[in-house]
Amino acid sequence: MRMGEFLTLLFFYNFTFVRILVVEDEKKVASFIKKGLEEEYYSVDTAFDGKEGFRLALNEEYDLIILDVMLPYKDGFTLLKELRSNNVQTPVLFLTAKNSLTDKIEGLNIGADDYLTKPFSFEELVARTRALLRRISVSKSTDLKAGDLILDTQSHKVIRNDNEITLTPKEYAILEYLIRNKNKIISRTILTEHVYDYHFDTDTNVIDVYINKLRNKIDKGFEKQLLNTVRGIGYMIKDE
Amino acid sequence: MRMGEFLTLLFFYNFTFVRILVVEDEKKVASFIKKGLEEEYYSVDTAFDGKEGFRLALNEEYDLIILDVMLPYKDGFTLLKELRSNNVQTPVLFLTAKNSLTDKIEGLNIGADDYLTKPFSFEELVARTRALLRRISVSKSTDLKAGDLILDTQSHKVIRNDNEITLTPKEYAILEYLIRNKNKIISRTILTEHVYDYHFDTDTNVIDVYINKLRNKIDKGFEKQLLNTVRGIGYMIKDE
DNA sequence: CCAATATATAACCATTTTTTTACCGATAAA
DNA sequence: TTTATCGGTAAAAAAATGGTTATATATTGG
Repeated sequence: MRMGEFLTLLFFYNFTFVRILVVEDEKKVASFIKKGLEEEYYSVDTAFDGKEGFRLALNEEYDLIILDVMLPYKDGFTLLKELRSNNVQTPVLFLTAKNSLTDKIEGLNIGADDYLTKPFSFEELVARTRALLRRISVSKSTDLKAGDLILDTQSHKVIRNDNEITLTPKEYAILEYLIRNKNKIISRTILTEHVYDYHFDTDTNVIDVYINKLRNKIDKGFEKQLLNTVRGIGYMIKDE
Repeated sequence: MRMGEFLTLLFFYNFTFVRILVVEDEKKVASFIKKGLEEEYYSVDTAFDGKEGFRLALNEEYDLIILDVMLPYKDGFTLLKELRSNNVQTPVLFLTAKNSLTDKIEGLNIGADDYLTKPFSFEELVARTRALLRRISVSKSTDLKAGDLILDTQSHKVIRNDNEITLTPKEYAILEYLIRNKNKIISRTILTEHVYDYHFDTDTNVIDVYINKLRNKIDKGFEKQLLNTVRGIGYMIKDE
C-alpha cells in the first residue's frame, strides 16, 4: 500500500464517525452520557479515571472530550493541561460538580472550550456538544449520495427511487463507508477493520453476507448496480 | 383607569415582548430596521449572515423573522427551507433586493409569509410586520396536528377519525412532545428527560410501555401508523 | 472443459431490543 | 370502605439483528 492511500483511508476513517471520549468517574453518569450520545449516533468511549482518560485521549483520535473535573488519579484540569502540552487540541467540554468552580474555569481559561454545571439536562449536553463540534466543523448531518441513491446520515435510512429503505446499524455502517469511499476499491480487510474492531485476520464472510443483504435492499430491481464486487479484493460503489 | 386595566395594558405593551429576528448582511440596513422596530416596542435581534441567522432562529423563540434573500454563507431561501425542516414555523418576511426575484418568491412558495422589495419605506415594513403578527395571533391554533390526528392542547384530548380519545396526563405529555418534534427521531433519553425530571439514567421501560398504551389508543386499526420506532434509538412521529 | 478458488445465497440460531401482558401500590372518586 | 384510574415495574412473548455455516453459483487458470 502506498502512503497516499494509507492517508486517504485514515482521513475517511476519522470522518465517518464522530468520536467522543467521556472521562467521568461516576460510572452511572458515564454510561448515561454514553448511552444518550450513542442515541444521537455518536461513537462514544468512556474512561473512569484521569490516567485512563489521558491514555485514550493521547492514543486515539477524538473529535470531542467530555471531561469531569473531579477525577481519581488525575483531575480534569491537570489532564487537560497535559493534553495541551502534548499538542492534543481536541475541544474539551468540562463537567463541574459545583457552581463554585464555574468562575474558576472562566478565570483559568486553561483551554476548555465550554463547560456544564452538574446537574445538567441531557438535552443541554447535546446542544453544547453540537455547538462545539460545529465550531470545529465536524458534522455528520450532510447526506451522502451515489448515483440516484441518497443516504440520510441522520436517520440512517436510504432513499432510492423515491422509496425509503430502512437499514440496520451494521448495514448502514458498511454502506456509509463504501459511499464515503465511492469509486475506490475497498478491501474486505479494511471494511472489516472499520465496521468492527478487529485489527486481525478473521476468516469469516460476514462482509459478503452483509453485501448480499444490502444488495437485496438497495440494488434489487435496479438497472444500475451500485455495489460492485472486485474479485480477489473486495467491493466498490461506483458513481460517475 | 383601574389598576387591573393598567396592568393589562402594561402586560400587552411592555411585558409581552414580541421578538423579531432580522437577518440582513448590510449592517446599515440591519441596524436601521432594528432601531425603527425597537421604537415600535418590538424586541429585535440581528444576524449578519445566514449561518448566524439559522443558529439564532433555531435556538431562540421569535415571533417573526425578517429575512434578506442575499446573504453570505447561507442564502435566505436555503435558510428558510432548513428552518421549516427543523419544525420552526415562525412566520417569515422576505426582503428582496431586486424586483426580478419577486415572482420567484411567489412561485416558489417555500413558506414565506410575505415579502418586501428593496428599497422599501420603513412605514411599509412596520405595516407588514403588524399584519403578519396579527395574522398569526388570530390564526394561532392551540391544536397540534400530525397526519389526520389532532391533539387538543387545552383538553388534552386527541381526535382521530372523528372520534375523541381521552389521554391520561403521562400519555399526553409523551404524545405532545413527539408531535411538537414530529419527523425528528426522539431518543428515549431525551423523551424521558422531558416527560420526567430525571437527568440521569433510569433503567426502566416506562417510555416503551406508554408508547404501547398510546398506540392502542391512537394507532390501532389505522392504516398509517403515526408512532414509528427507531430501533436502538427511540421513537418518531411521521407526518409529511 | 475441469479443478480450484472466490463469491453469492439461503437457512439457521443466539442475542438483543421491542412489544405486550399482568400485576402492584398510590390516589382519587363513588 | 370499596372501586376505578393512573403511573409504574417486571417479566414473558415477539420481533429484529448479527453472525455462522452449508451449499450453490460464478470465475479463473491450466
